[in-house]
Amino acid sequence: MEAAFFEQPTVELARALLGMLLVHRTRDGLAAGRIVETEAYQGPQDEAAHSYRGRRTPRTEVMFGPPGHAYVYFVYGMHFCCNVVAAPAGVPHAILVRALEPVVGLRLMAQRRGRGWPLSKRDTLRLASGPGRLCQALGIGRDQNGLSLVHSPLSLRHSALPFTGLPATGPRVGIAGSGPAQAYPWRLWIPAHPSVSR
DNA sequence: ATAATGATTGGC
DNA sequence: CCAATCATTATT
Repeated sequence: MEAAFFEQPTVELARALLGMLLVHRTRDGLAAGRIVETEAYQGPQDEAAHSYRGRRTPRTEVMFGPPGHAYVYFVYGMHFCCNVVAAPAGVPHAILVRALEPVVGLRLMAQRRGRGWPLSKRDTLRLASGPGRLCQALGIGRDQNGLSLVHSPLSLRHSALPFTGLPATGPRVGIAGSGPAQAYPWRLWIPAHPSVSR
């Protein structure tokens, strides 16, 4: 994974992430999943983005840094969400990773999610089907905020099974308000994949 | 200092 | 459909 990879335009990067592996290595072991769903958030002009109108706070700070780092935040008092910082330093874009197809460390993921083992094929595919679930399954939390996705225990890798087709696109999930941002088709996913959320 | 609210999930 | 649960943010 080269740093230059993250320099492409945000929605193109969101597309390029589909099929790639998100890997997290901890003391408990290795866990990884293939990215099957992403959402682009494009800074100042995007009212759905945390960085809308250039809002720069302790939480959003990493989005203003160089691309290729993790932006992890806590929501609803109980879940974490993991983003890939995009765009050049100073431009606060990020891509929310919304769902993974579990690939490595399935048992560890099930344990972290509080599920039994073994699981049915169907339940296994759902272990990381949502932004909060994926963070829990991979053990991603506050400590991973700001980590480099090139060189750190949390990394992105090209997959042996890249996604080469045309992604499905649609409006982003769970964003409030009623402005034009509601309709932007910046949610991308692998069509009909069983690990996609919702 | 206080109040409102969430880029969600799981249970009824 | 709705409650859980608390950090973050804006406001006083």
